[in-house]
Amino acid sequence: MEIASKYNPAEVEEKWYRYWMENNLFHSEPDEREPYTIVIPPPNVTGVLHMGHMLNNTIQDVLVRRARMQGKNACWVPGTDHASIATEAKVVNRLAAQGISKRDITREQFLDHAWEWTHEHGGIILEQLKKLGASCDWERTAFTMDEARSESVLRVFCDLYDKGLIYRGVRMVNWDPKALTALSDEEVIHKEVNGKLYYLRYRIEGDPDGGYAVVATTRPETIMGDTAMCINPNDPKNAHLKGKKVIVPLVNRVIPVIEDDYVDIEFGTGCLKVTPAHDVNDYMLGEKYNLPSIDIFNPDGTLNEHGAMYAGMERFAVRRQIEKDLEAAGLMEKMEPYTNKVGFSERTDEAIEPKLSMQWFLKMEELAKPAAEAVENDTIRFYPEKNKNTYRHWMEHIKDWCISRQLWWGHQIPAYYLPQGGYVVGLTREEAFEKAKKQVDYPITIDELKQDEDVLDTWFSSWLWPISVFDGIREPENSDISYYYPTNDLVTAPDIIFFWVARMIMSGYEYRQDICFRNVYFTGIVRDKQGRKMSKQLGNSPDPIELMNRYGADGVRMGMLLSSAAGNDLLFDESLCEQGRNFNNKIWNAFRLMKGWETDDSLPQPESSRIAIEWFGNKLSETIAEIDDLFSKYRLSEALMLLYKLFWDEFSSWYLEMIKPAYQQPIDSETYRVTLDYFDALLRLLHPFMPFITEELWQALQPRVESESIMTVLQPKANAMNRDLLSQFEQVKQVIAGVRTIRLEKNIPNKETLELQVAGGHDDQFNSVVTKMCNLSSLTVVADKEAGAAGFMVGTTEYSVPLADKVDVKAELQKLKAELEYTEGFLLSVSKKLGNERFVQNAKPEIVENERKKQADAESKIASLKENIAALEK
RNA sequence: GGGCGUUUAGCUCAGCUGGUUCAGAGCAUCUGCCUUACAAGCAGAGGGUCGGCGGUUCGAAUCCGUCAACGCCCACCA
Repeated sequence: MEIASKYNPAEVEEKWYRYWMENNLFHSEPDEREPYTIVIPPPNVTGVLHMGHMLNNTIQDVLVRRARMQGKNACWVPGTDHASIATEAKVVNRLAAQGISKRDITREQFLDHAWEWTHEHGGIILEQLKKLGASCDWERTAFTMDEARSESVLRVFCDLYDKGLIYRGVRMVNWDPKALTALSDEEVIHKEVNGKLYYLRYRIEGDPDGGYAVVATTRPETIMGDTAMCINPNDPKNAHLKGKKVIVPLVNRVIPVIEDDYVDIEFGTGCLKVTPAHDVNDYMLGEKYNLPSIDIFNPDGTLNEHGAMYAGMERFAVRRQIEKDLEAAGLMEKMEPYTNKVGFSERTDEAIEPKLSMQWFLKMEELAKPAAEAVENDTIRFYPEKNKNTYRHWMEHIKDWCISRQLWWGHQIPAYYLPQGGYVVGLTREEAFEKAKKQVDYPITIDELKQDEDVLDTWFSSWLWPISVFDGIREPENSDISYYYPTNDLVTAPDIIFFWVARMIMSGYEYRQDICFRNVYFTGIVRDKQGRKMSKQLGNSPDPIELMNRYGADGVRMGMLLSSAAGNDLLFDESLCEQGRNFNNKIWNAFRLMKGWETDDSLPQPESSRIAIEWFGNKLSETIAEIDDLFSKYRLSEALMLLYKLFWDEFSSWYLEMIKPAYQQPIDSETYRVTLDYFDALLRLLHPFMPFITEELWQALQPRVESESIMTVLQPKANAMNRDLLSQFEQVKQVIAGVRTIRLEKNIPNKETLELQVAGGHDDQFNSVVTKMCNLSSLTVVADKEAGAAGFMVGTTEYSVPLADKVDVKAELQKLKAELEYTEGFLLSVSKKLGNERFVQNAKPEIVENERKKQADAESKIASLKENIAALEK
C-alpha cells in the first residue's frame, strides 16, 4: 500500500475523536484504581475558544492522558460558567439591538432571553475543545447554573449565613455605573489617568476679611456632597481654621472644619474636603466624626437632586462645567496637571464610582486561615512557586468579600424580606416562610415574602466547582466525591489566583475539611510575538480553529507547549505550530520507512544493528527517566522538547540510519521486531502531547483489537541503563560527524568509500557502526598518521582519512595550527590553576583530579598536533 | 508608594545548593546536498565579556551589595 509522503491531520483527527467517544474511552467511574482528577476551569458558557483556552486545555489534556497511561483512573470534568456580568451584558446588548430595554421587561422575561442565548451559544466552546482532542468525561459536563450546581450554591449561602459568616451591610462598594452593579475589589483595575488637581476656595464663614481656605481635589464635581473640611491638628499653616466653618462653593452650604491626622500636611494645601458618600477615606472620616453623608449620584452616574443645578447631568460633564462655573465665581485658585490612579470595571471598563450601598458580604478571616496555611506549607503546591508570594500577600490582607451583584443573570440570593421589616434566609421560599412564621408575631402569607433582587457574584458558584461537579455539597458522602476528591491538578492562569484559586481552597476546607487539589499549575498569558496581550481590539489573536485546520490539532498543541515554561508568558508565534506540523510529518515518514521494509527470517542480524539496538534501548531508558523527572516538576515544555530530540535526532537520524537496509533489500526479522517495539514505545511517550497522530500510527503499526486504543495502554518504563555505553556512543557520533565533515569539505560523494585510520586509544566494538555510517572501505589502527590525509581529533584520539592529492596542505596546516593555539591557551589556563597552591588545597579532590586529567589530555593533544604539523611542513 | 519577578546566542528559553554534563537547547542564519522515509527534508558550520559596576572566593552566569531597564501584583494620599 502506498502511503502519502505528507501527513494529513484533517482526515485522521476527526476519525479518532469519534472512535474514542464511541468506545467511551474518556468516561470514568470510581473503581479500585488510583484516581486522577482534574476539573476544568469553566469557560464562559457563551464564550468562544481563544488562545488562552488552547494553552490551558492542552496542558490539562497532556496531564490527564499521561495519568491514564500510567494506569490511573483519570477523570477530567468539563463544564461552563454562567459568567453573570459578561453574559448579562451580552444579552442586554442583543435585546437593545432588537429595540428592547432591560427596564421594559420583567425579570422572568429577561431570564427567558438569557437562557435562550445560553442554549444558542452555550457549549460551542466545549465542542471546540473536542477538536483540540480534549479527553474530557463529557458525561459529567456541568454548568454553574444547572440544577445541581444552583442548589449547591444556595445551600452554601444558607449555611454560611447560619454560621454567621454572611452579613448584610451598608458599605462603600465599587459601583459600576454602566453595569449598574457593585463589584468586588478584585474586579476593579486601577489605571493611571491624566487629570487635573483643582484648588478650590472655600470661604470662611463669618470672616470679616472674606478669607478662605483652599482645598485641592481631583473631583470638583463632588463638592455638593461635602459635609466637612478636614485639616491636620499639627498643621501650623492651617491652624487659623480650627473651630471655624467654611462655605462650600457654588452651593453655599456651611460645613464644619474637623481635625484628623489622617490628613497629609504636605499634600496640596493641607486641607481635605470630606465627601463621605463618594470616597473611601472620606467615608472612614465620616464614620469617625459622625458626619452626614450626601449621595449626589444616581446609579447610572448622573447627578441626582443633591447635585443642585447639575442634577441630571453626567458626572464627567459636571466636572467640566463646574470648572468653568468656579472660575466664573472666582472660587478657583488654580489648576495643575495631575496623574492619579482611578479604578475601572474589569468588565465594562467604566470608571468605578465609590458608592455607599447595601450589599451582602462574606467574612473572610476565618475561611482564609487554613487556606493560607495549606499553600504556605506546600500541602498545596504552586508551580511556579513564585506565586506563593502573591498568594500569601493577598491572604494576609484579605478583606470581606462583597458577594451581591445587582444583576438578574445568576443565582438569586435566597433572602426574603418580611412585610414589616427584617428578613429571613432559606433555601426555598417555603423554607423561608416557615422561618418567617416563627420570627414574626403578626400574620403573614407566603406571597408577602419578597425575595432579594440581587444575584450572587459568579465566583460564589465557581469557588465550589471542585466539590459541586461531584455533587459533594448536596450529597457529601456520595461515591463520586469520595473517590475523586481531592482533585490532583488545577491548571489555570495566574490572574485569577484571588478570584478563584484562593477561594476554592477556602471552600474546600470549609466543606470537605480537605484540600481541593494538590498542585496548581499556573500557565502564562498568551501574547503575540511582540509581547502584546492577545485581544479582540488589536486583532492579534489567531483563530484557534483556523490554526488547527492549517496545522492539525497535534501541530497546534505542540506549538502551544513548546514555548511555554510553566508560569512564563508565552509569545505565541505561528511558526511554532509549523514546527509542530513538521514534527508530525517526521513521525509519519519514519513510519513510512519502516512499513516499507520487507523482512527476511533467514537473514542474520548485522553487528551494526545489534549495537544500534543496544544503544537505542539505553537511550530510550535514559530519556524516559528524564521525562518522568520533568513531569514531576511540571516542566512539560522541556519534556516535549526532550521527546522531540529523542525522536528526531536519536531515533530517526541515528538509529534508523544505522539499521536501515540497503535500498530495496530486506531487513532481518529480529531487528525489525525490535524497531517496531521501539516505535511503539515512542508513540506511547508522545501520545499525551500528540494524541491523534500517535493513535493513527499505533493502530497501523500492527493489527489491533476493536475498541483498543493507545490511550489506555501503559507508558513505557525506564530500565536500568548502561551509562558507559551511552557516553562511548557519543564519541562514536563525533567520529562519524568528523568523517562527514571531511566529505563535505572535500566534496566527496557519499557513494565513494573512504579509508579511516586511527591513531591513539580506540574502542573497536563500534567499528561496524562507523563503517556503515561513513561508508568506509577500511578502518585501521595505525601508529603514525599518513601524510596527505585529512584528520580530526575526538578526545585524544586522532582520526584521519588518506586522500592523497585531494588534501590541501596549506588549509590543513592552518586548521592544525589554529587548534594548536587554542589547545595551548587552554593548557596554560589549566596549568595556572594547578599551579595555584590554594586551589589545590581548597578545591574538592575530584575537581583537582579532573583538572589534572585536562592537563594531561591537553599535553598529549598538543604533542600529536605538533607531530602532524611537522609532518605536513616537510 | 510597597512587594515580587525578569535581564544568558538574532528570537524564545534551560542552566538546582559556586569548579568538564559551563557557557547550553530549539528556532532562525550561513554552506553543501532533490543521497528513493521525509526539501514540512539531509549533512555540516558560525554565533554570547551570561544587563552595568563593585564585593566575597583559589575560583562567580551561579553568592552578596548597588545601579539600570522591563514586567507583574498589591495599595485609601485627596
